[in-house]
Amino acid sequence: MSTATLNNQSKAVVHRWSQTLIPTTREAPSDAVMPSHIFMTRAGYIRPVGSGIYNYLPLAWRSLQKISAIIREELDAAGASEMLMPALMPMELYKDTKRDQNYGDLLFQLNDRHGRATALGPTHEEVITDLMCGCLTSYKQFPLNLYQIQTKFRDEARPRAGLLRCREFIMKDAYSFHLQLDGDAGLNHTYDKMYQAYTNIFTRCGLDFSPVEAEAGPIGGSASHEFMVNCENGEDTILVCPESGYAANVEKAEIGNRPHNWDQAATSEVTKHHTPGMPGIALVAEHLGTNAAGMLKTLVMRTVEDEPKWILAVVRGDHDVNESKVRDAVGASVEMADEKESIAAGFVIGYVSPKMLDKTEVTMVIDPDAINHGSWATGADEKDHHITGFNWSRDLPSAKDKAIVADIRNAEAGDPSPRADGVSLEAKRGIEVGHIFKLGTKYSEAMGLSVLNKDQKKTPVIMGCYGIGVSRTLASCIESSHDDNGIIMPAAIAPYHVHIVTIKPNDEGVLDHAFTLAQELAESGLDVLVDDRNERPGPKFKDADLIGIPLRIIISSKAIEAGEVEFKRRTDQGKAGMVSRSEILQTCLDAIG
RNA sequence: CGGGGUGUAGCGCAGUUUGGUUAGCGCAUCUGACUGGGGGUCAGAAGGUCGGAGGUUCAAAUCCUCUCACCCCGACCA
Repeated sequence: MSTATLNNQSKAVVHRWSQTLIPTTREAPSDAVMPSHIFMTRAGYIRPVGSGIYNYLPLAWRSLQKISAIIREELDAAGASEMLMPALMPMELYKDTKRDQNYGDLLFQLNDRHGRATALGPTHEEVITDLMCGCLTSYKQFPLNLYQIQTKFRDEARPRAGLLRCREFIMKDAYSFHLQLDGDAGLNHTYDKMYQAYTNIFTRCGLDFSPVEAEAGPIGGSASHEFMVNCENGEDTILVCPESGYAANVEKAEIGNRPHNWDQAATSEVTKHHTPGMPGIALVAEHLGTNAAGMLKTLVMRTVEDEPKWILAVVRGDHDVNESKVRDAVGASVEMADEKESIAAGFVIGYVSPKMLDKTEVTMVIDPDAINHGSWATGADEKDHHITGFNWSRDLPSAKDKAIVADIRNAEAGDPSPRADGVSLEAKRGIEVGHIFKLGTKYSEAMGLSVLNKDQKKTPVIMGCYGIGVSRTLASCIESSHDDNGIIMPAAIAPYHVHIVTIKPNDEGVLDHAFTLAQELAESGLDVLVDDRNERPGPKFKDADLIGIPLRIIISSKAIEAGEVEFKRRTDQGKAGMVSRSEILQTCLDAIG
């Protein structure tokens, strides 16, 4: 009783299986594919309502609350304050940042009874920036870091994998405000503190994760890191350098130095080929007697400026152009050019070759790997035609002077590491559970958030934002921690610490004994579930494995007579061991750590 | 948004090709008895707008048209 009464946050929790809702099933829904989805459904954690919409049943909700509690502790310790913003927001808020367009269909939109355009919040940069416009009036108020844990809505094109990609999900989002980048009050300091807080949070949740450099995406801003749970089934690809520890999302990963040489010997003449009706570079390559790596892919892009410029991005046929890298190479944001406009400007979309460099006003950026070969197949700048035998120095000598050579493609496993000579990048899969951004002044400038500084000068506010997918964290935990029999929950976020299984609960004293023990454990701060159902032992053990509570105590009349109980960790194989009744509390406390 | 697939009891499925008793099976559920250490046995019971609408027919789960929902792959995606 002592510890519990001293710190009033823990009230003894003992739940009876028979009086809560844990609808386990023997078989998984046929459409579930991912282990976390299958087991969370079978173990009675979640039930679907619609595509990407789930009920969180008591077990899931208890875990989510524990994850939330860890987040709160770490963020409060890092100097952030919790608040709550509405999920419902007027579309007008998005006007200045144009995210109603940038987010597009991802934004859930609705009209209220007056016909006012309204959205369900996918994230809250605009709401909080708008709030701060009215609250932040002095430089003395900085820095400030606010967060909320809330349901978010995104109309995903393809919800999938249970809780891993939902249309309605639980997220922690935090926003920090600064007047400078450096120093104790600066963005960089808070960013580092949040990075550390995230590391603490995911470590405490018992996850195997990696922080990686990331692309800022439509949120915008400069630096950005993602926290990835290492998991084969993950949607994201990350590239790591085994030597230097460099790790980055595939969208962001730099590629180490790749020498290039324009003066490759030509091995054949330029020949034109008729290649009608061949969708995809692989088909064309096959027809031309080569493969994708023997072709040049030339993408027509435009800069996003008041007076857009044409950009030709050239990569090897088997590589993918990375828009952000093109942006960095040309010094302006770029987007894929509109097909009609491109055609009007003379680009034969689908058959564009680098030779357009000499035919029109265009900036060409080229990846080194697209240079180092003497004989390329590429488009013929003519509908339904390709050429083979293209040689840079012979057929387009101007490229050497005019083209920008830069890393503009997505990195792949085997590419040289950008941080260690002679070392190759390795590919791993991950699930993104956290993402932090240095936003800079993107939102504050768009929405007019500024204050007077000490020198009475108007200064735009510098922002950071920091997200954690709370429901996704739970799913990713199960995704990486389960066996054939079910979930293996880490103690820190398990719905209960201890699962007491009663054998023959109708026998004299068994239930009483179970509840007395449960109460004792609970008063020492452990959360306890008692399986009091009048079931045979088999199904109860199966269910216990399935829901994955870390510690199991088995109570039977036999053991009671011997003054013992049986004790087993979820991770233990085989039969449970005997522990004397007087020592079981300490055994549990030690096991939970 | 493109491609593929599936909708029959709470869950998993058969039946649809070739229209024809009262739409079946396993698990789960309820009652009773026997049981009791890794998804029991026996006996009984309950549970269905066959996703929906329209059509063809003497007759539709089955054929036709439309539609809705869900899943998978891809595109997309803090």
